[in-house]
Amino acid sequence: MTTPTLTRQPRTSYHHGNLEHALIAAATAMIRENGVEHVSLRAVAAQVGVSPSAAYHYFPDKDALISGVGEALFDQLADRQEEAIAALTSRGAVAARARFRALGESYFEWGRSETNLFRLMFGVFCSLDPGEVEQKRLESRAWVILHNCLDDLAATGAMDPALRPYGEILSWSVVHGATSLIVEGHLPEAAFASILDGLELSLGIANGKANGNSK
Amino acid sequence: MTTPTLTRQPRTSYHHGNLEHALIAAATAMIRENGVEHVSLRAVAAQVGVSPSAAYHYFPDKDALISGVGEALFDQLADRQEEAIAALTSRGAVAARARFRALGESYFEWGRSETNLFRLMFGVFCSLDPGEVEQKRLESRAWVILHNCLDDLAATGAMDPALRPYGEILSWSVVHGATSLIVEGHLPEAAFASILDGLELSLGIANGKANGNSK
DNA sequence: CTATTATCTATACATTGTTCAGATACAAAC
DNA sequence: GTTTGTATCTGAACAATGTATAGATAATAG
Repeated sequence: MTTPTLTRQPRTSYHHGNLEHALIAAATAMIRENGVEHVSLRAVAAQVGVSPSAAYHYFPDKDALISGVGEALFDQLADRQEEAIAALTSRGAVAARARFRALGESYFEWGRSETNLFRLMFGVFCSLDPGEVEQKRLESRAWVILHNCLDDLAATGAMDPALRPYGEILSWSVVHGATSLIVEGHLPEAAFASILDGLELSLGIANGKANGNSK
Repeated sequence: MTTPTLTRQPRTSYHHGNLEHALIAAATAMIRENGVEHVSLRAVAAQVGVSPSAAYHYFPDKDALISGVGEALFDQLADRQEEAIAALTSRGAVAARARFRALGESYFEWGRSETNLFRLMFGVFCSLDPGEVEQKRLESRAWVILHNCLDDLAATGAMDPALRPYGEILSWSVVHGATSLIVEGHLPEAAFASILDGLELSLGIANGKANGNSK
């Protein structure tokens, strides 16, 4: 909103260099600020300093551009999760609990601070076909991170073994559902901490409020 | 897609009668079929048999029309939930468990069969301001239904009392998150039953697989 | 019957996604 | 180094969209 920028940004060379990447980067920035529904192909092209038609050399249509943005975002989210885990200092059985907590919190924090990008990732534009679900999911970095964390919890006996098979799908559903509902204003922001508490309690992970950042 | 209908539908009287309602109804039908991102104000007006400008007498802009559609949908979802509960025949302590299960399943079934409407309800267009969250939530019929069900579960001792405070937010997050992820293709459809099993188990509701539709 | 008012229409405008013929610059061949 | 070829980008055009404005129409009140 602050920068309409419908006038084309000047450019030195005729060939752009890496237009595909530049288009995705510009589109990401604009979606991040104004939401996916208020982004125009023309504005993205103008920002990059290119004619609207040029985009069609790399993407069949606008939807493809936006999908391209979405795919890259899943990696960004996984980066955040790994950073959050790397920042932890605890060791041993406590570590697994802290990691579990950190995973949920970083997921929520991503949704809270990057709401427009979060909406894009889990909206129509990034919707997967039923065929590729199983494969994509198991390949996804975020899934692997969660999976390993739950394995550690189970190995150190810090989790109800009967619930282990439900670990990934249950945790992901809780954290994603809470984030979505809060982000869209159907639950208050403060509810997230409670929900995480409840999840840990119900999985038999944390005893009481003893969680996280102790050494 | 099947019916473009950009030509205006004929009308008998000059005044439509209840144009506001008719516009919402037509918009709902078109969103239901083609998704909110492929619905045009002009097409909705044409379907009702009215000029595009006529809509601006009842809605300040297109977004307001769509928001109007969304609000009505929350009632439709609550209707489905109440129907699902009313269809149950069990009594006593078993009834509370069966009701809990039915609530989750009807929520998911709504998302699965009415995906485009589900996306609208929990998307940007129906996003609430932080101020009105608490009030709207406690007023919402779906919340009350869930709340009562959990009270019954707690009263009959069919639920871990320590988890009761987390009941609503945890259940809603799980069911909503699972529905969202499945609907957008990030989890397979078959996962929902497992997730519900896991939720019941973790809340201490069902012992093993003994759930639901027993008398 | 007349005047008032709510309701709807016609027209216009800027912006959008998309197409297509052609211009431009780089790379390889001679 | 010149020529040829090819990938890349431009320009103008099109239909469709959301929306504003001025005016037409019909229901209602006096």
